[in-house]
Amino acid sequence: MDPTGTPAPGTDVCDTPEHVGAVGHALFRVARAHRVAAARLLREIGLYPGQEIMLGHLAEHGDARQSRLVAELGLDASTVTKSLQRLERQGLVERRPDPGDRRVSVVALTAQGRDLQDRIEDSWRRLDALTCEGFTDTDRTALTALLHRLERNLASCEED
Amino acid sequence: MDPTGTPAPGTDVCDTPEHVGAVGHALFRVARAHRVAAARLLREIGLYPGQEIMLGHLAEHGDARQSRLVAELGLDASTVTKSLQRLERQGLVERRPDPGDRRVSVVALTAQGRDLQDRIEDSWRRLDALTCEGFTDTDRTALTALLHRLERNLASCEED
DNA sequence: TAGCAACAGTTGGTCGACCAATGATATTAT
DNA sequence: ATAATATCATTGGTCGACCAACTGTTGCTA
Repeated sequence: MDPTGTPAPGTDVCDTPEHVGAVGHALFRVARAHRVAAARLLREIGLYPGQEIMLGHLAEHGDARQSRLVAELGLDASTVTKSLQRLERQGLVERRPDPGDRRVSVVALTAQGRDLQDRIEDSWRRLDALTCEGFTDTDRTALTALLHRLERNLASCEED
Repeated sequence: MDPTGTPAPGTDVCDTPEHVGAVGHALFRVARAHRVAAARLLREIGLYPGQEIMLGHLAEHGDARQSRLVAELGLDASTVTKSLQRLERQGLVERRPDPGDRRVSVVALTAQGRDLQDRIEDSWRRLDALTCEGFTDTDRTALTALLHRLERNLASCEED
């Protein structure tokens, strides 16, 4: 109902009785659908959703110790460890001990991992195109801005 | 990565070269942060994120066979089965065989599950408030509309 | 009626994600 | 130097979510 617009400024979003947390619920559903769609695309290139983020980050920012990946991707350390173990098993990534600090291991893309990058970016492009079908540039800009604000709100409450 | 912001409304989102799938990536990050925040709130009432959706749905729509939950929540059947097993073990939900059709089992909230509903709704409200901090009603409306459009796009491509 | 397709749930496996606890190594304070 | 603390990564556990394969039922149809 009234999907595209004319939100009728008088209409209070919060009075839709169907859900108390309307935004949260919408976000939840969209995120799930998005993950499913991503999974289907990534499957074609033999990846699971989440792995492409790791590979993309490495391709873009170069080799990194795991703790950096943890910080920059905002993931739990154990998540990164296990994800990398799988990527390593698939031959897409390599972990070498840092000679300077024997605690750290440095992660690097293998040639095979690097080769995947084009297809990953293509998947991202297709997914975004599909997600934002019918969106004008203005819509996209608005959406991205709103999402960024949400992210900041959620991030700021994370440091309690 | 320009962590704090200055989203500078004029800035064209799509030309930031850092990410090919800007929308998808933003969505991914927001969704993850949102899930983390939800987890923290739900933890206070002894739930894991996702369970509250199930309980809320039952509270709102009444008893249901599992296949209905699958359809209406858009989840996989096995996800629902396992989630319900846990909720049942926690005494929040009850599953009784349908006398009319021996394949189906009907899911119902227990008294204990019903009692949780208020706190669940409170969590949702708090989470939404926290997520949308600083948002005007117009912002919320715009966001919800955009999310609904995304959902429709993603849903439509799901039936291939 | 016999047989087969469709439907309802379950189990087993994998992945992403988290938390908690642990073993190694570095850093720093004392 | 030694002890206390912090950091880096790993393991083990749980949950949500998926897919694939499987058991029972029900329904349809030949």
